[in-house]
Amino acid sequence: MSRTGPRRSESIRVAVLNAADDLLVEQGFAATTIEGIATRAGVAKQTIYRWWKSKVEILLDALEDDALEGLAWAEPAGTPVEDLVTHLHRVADFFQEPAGQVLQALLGNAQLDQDAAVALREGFLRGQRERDLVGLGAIVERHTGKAPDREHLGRLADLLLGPIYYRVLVFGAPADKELGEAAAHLVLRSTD
Amino acid sequence: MSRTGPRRSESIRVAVLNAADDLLVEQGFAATTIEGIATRAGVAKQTIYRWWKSKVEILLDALEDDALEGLAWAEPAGTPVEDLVTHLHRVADFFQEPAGQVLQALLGNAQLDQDAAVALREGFLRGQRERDLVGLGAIVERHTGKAPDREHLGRLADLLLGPIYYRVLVFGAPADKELGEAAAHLVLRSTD
Amino acid sequence: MSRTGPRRSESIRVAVLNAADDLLVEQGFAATTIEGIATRAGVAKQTIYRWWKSKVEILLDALEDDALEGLAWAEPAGTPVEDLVTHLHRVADFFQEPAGQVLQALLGNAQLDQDAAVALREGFLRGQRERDLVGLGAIVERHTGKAPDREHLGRLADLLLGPIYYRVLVFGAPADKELGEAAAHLVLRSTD
Amino acid sequence: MSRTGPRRSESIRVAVLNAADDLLVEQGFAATTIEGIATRAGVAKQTIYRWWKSKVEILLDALEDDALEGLAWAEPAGTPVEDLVTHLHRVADFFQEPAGQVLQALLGNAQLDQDAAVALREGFLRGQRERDLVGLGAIVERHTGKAPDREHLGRLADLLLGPIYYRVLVFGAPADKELGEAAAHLVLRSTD
DNA sequence: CACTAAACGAGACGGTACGTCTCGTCTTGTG
DNA sequence: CACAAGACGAGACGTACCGTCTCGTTTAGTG
Repeated sequence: MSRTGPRRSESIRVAVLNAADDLLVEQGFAATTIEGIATRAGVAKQTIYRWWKSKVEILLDALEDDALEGLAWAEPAGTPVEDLVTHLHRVADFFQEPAGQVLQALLGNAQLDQDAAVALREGFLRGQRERDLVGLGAIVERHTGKAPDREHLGRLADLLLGPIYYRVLVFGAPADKELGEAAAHLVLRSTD
Repeated sequence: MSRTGPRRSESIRVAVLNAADDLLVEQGFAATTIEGIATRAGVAKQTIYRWWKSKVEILLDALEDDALEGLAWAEPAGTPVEDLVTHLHRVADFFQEPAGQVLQALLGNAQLDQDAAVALREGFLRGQRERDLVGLGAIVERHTGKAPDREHLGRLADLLLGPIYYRVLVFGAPADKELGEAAAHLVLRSTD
Repeated sequence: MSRTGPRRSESIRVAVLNAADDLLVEQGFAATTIEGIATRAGVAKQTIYRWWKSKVEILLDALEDDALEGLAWAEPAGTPVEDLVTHLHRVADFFQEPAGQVLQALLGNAQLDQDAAVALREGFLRGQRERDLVGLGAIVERHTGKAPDREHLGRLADLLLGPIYYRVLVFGAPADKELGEAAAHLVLRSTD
Repeated sequence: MSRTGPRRSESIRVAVLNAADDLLVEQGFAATTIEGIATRAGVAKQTIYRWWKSKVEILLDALEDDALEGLAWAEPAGTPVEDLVTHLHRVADFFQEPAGQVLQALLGNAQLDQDAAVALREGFLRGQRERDLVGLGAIVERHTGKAPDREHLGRLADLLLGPIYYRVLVFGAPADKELGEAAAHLVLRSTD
């Protein structure tokens, strides 16, 4: 016997996520207020608070819909080095897209708010880290013939992705192609 | 003939910077309000607005007083690789200190606010980048016997520092010792 | 079909008017700040600004609730002269009451602020003038047997009320009984 | 042996009084701030505070220079009734002049501030009341042949001047000629 | 096909901080 | 030592959002 009455409106959910996304890209994170999202989505504030705890949760929700593919590791399509370079370029490009800006904003906010940091890590980063280790592990295994242990793999991931995030988060500029290539070659050579 | 009247009070400047620093470490960036800083420093709000445009400027001012030495490159004390590893460890440790937390917060805020991003880059990051290139250039030169060109040097800096910042900013955890060592060896080996 | 959502809280309205009244009597007009009223009424500042434009409007609102009866003309109870004297005494006494102090303060403020002057006249004085002319007209008619024209009536009102207001506003002292009596006799005799 | 060093500058005193006067007429009492007066007079704020306790004192100072003659009782020039009417017209006109506006503002402010009220009464009104009683006393004596006692005289003054002040302070409009004439005739007739 | 009961819009409300304004005091160097 | 210049502590201003709350109204189901 299920309960009576209306169910959560999917159209509202979508309208809110889109409004949040749009506001973030157009006005920035600080100007993306719950009130603004509500107005833009044509929705009452209370309706938002009923389903999300904070704007961070909204943006996380929006991120999940978009970021998974933007940061996904592709199927092998060339040599391991080529595939790795391709992936790093893809990551660098991702931050130019709306979803990448959302992630960038959430990462920024995570530096300022412990709760938001936890939510981001639990809600996105941990899963992404897992996917990165799997994707990178496959490439390394194709390159060297055996899978490195998890700790080693994590370090490799840091060495590869760190410089790209560094350029974006610290200098606000996308990583250039050469940086990805240099990182890929250095790191794969180190596994020989 | 200089102008008459009272001059800017240095003791107020120091009190404000300390209050801001303390509040940031104790309560976090969001809870570090101008009003709170003023109360804590025993100063009128207007006095703060007279000299600083925003709390970001205050924290930048505080950073300048503290971060320069925390991220400075030391004089040669061992082999180039040893010195590089030492420096990377130092950078990793820096983010555990108050000044490092200030930098972390400002980097986070810079993702959310274009103006703050510009202020941070002009006020701190550009100078720090310069110091990093000089310091790293010296080490590379000692290692290889000749100085790499500026573009190459920049890439090396990204590859070395990126992973450390990545761990701090993305995972909120300090880089472990091995990461710095791996980065140092990889990068210096690449210059052979 | 009326609009949805919560309605204006009457209890808040009353709390604000009382707080304003109390503060004015206890601390004076200048010390009666919106902030103080809000605190005293246990209400958010924004709530006050939602419903009133300024403290003058609040006091006008408070005045409306109280001053109407304090300055009302009573039903005939004796000879016209007796009734007129009674009314003038009543007006003189009115300025000793809280509502009278509110009116006094608003009159004072009206000298200093054109907008406040207009608000006071539109919001209270015009109506009171009308009531005064009607009340006085009835007494004169009882006394002489015919109603004077409006212009004449206005002059009589000025001659009767002027001295009382003069004593209050210029000398800060209530008019004594004799002044009212003298005014009443002089003016009524002039209509013979 | 008088003390050494510069004395109070008379030119500053005049500049301040003029600036205050001008500001009051142009901008109103509220906008007439000490800071504004200082700027306009080309004088330092501290210099004003050295010699006056508040803007009320400044305006009182300014009033003394101007109001004495504006409200003075003239020498006999016609019948007592004519002279009284002339004086009442003069009082009504006075409030259209700058000095009259200063007095009006000070009267307004006196309703809002006890200290200011005391200062105004001590600094101006008491003396003016005295002059009014003397002037009116002379007229009454000319009219009836004997001087009324002080209490009676005071009541007559209230009956004569009250209506004029009432129109100005309550309705913000000058008393018309008829009002003065009516008051003069009524009051003088009452002394027969 | 009423009858529920939750979802929803609208928006009032107590708070907190914002950045601005002006006050009256205090400090510093000049004439 | 009077003065200009102006820094300073204090505190109210009016605004923006926050997150909570109370209202009708609308929208499914369930009986």
